[in-house]
Amino acid sequence: MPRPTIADVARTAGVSKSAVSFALNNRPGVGSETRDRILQAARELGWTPNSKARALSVSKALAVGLVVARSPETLRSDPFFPSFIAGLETLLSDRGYSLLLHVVPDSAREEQVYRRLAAEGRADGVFVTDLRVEDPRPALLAELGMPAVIVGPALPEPFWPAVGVDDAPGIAAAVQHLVDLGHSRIAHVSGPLNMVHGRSRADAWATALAEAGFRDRRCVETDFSAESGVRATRELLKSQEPPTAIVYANDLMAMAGMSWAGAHGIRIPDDLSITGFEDTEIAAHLQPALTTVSTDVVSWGAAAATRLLALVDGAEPATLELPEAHLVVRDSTGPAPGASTTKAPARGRRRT
Amino acid sequence: MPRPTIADVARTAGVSKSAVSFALNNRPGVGSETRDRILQAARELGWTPNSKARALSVSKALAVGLVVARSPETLRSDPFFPSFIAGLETLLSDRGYSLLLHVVPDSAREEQVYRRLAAEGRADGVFVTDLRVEDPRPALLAELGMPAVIVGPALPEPFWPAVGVDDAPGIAAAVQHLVDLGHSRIAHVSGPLNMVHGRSRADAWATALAEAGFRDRRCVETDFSAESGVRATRELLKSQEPPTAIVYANDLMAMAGMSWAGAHGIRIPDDLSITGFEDTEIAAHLQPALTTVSTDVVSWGAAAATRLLALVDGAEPATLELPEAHLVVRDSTGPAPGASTTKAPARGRRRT
DNA sequence: TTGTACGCGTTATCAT
DNA sequence: ATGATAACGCGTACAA
Repeated sequence: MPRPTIADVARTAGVSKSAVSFALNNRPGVGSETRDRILQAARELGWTPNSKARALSVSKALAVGLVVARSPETLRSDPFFPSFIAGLETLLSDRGYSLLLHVVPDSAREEQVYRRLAAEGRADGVFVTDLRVEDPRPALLAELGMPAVIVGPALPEPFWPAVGVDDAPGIAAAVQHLVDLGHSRIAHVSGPLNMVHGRSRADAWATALAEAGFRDRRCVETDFSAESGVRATRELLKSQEPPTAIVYANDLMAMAGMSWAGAHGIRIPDDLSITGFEDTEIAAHLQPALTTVSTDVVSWGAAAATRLLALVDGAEPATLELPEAHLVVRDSTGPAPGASTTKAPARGRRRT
Repeated sequence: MPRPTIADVARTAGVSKSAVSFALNNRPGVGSETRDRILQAARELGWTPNSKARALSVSKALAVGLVVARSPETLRSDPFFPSFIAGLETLLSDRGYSLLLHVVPDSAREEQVYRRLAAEGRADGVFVTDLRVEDPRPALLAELGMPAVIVGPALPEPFWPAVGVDDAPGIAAAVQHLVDLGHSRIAHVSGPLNMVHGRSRADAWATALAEAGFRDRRCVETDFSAESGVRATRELLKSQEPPTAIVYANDLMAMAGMSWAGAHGIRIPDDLSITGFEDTEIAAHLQPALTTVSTDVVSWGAAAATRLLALVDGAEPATLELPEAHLVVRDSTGPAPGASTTKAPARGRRRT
């Protein structure tokens, strides 16, 4: 038995197709008695809209796309996407939208996928993540006429609508926390500086140090991987006057760095303080538990979905309030070696 | 300028719509010269099939669904999905299929989503993950007439087509490795035993121990989270005659357990050997580096996609060969305390 | 409220 | 065999 169509509903209710359509979409043009009869018939027959027909008719795909250009290995260790997608979900499903997810290995394929989504009319809009500093995608999507929401820290030029938790306050709080603990040589292990979220964290670190009046600003750039985190840590700690604190751009590298340091007789936090970024599940269960920056990725996803759906509707994108990144102080940070300071750690931060 | 349709192509080529359709689908019924003319016209106009129209007309969604029922927190720390999805991707995109991803918080919503995908005709088939021991989903999907591929370890009753890397050989190798190192009290920290992949690993561990002739089989069940891993570790190590080795059902718990042990003066691997499961990126960079079981999740995804597309086509599902789970020996396993054995660690395993 | 054209690719029918 | 005509899938929108 094939799925009932509105024609079936119309027949059983004894009205026309169009009356059914109006009734089902709660639009004026049908009397309330007939409307009831129609809804009744629809319920009896178990009618559900056929999304294929609907999509063709309204010229919308009723789906939005998320294209992720990363190698499986890089993706594996990044806890961002699952949470982010969970955040998208409620908004999308309430609106009858689906998420098309494409995982591609490189940015050449990425472009192909965007072009295909546009050409085949499969998506009404897309999310853009992992924005690079001079990224061709905004222009490409503009050319394709595809509504897009950039997911990430706010861009310097708010030409394109970017939705993201602002990393800066979290990093600033981490640096301030370390300063309060008496540290003065606070290095940074950054992500790729050609990616907006790598750059944004590095900038926040540099700014915070500058404001604290420190000149020693050593930053080692990595690709966010555990291995590069280890390399950076080794490089920093083997230098002359090694830092007494390292601010890492993600938890993975912080963890890897912490392990390396531990294996080389460097005690944490006695000899070296460490902060991460992300607050992954394991962070609280490490030894010592990792002080890190936490962002609410789920509500971030919800905000991104809200914005994209507004764009798709052609509505005014409302300003979105996102919870800021905040510092979670645990045990991997402590007083600077030799510092007598026992000033209380940063004000009002939670300890989880 | 709206996208060109086959009507436009037909006009410029001076033929009928149907001729165009035949030509574009490489089907007989058009002369080779006309065919060339048509293809030429299509190319010039930059014609691309409109997936909405195509979907309606062939009564296929040209999309398959993946519904994941997990809390964002659980999902965050699981590296499985991103890699798995990357594995699906190539197969799907080559066939012009998209992946619809839905992340829902609980299994009630999960059922709703499946029903909606079916009722609205949004998906031609679905992947089912995290199968529970008495899972209602196979029956539900059968009722809905929705082709489905179960993703996970092979089921005892191969009634439903399950595609998955077999966990057992990996766990068996881990146990054997520990036995070779002289351990006799080898405990297991398992995942939920009502989930097929939790159960399957626990069974493999029990079987391997039984084959080795050991009676001491302590297993603590967890929910795969870091916190429950710590709890289980504490419980095991505080018992009388604590185990000298623990086989964890995932890396996250192994890591958490390792941290807890380290913080309580238990040296790894001198006092306690530990193995994980998954080979997450950080595993190799821990201190000591984690001995774990690695599975090729990407090719697993490819296999699942192959099977589902075959089902959607109504084709015979071919038997799929998947690489087995294998042990990666690192530094978190060593000779049992007091054991003189210096037998070489398991044969032919790679050391990464 | 109803009839009907429309969106767009596919396919069955029919004429050449 | 080749190719044109028309109907189909299903919900929406506009004229009547």
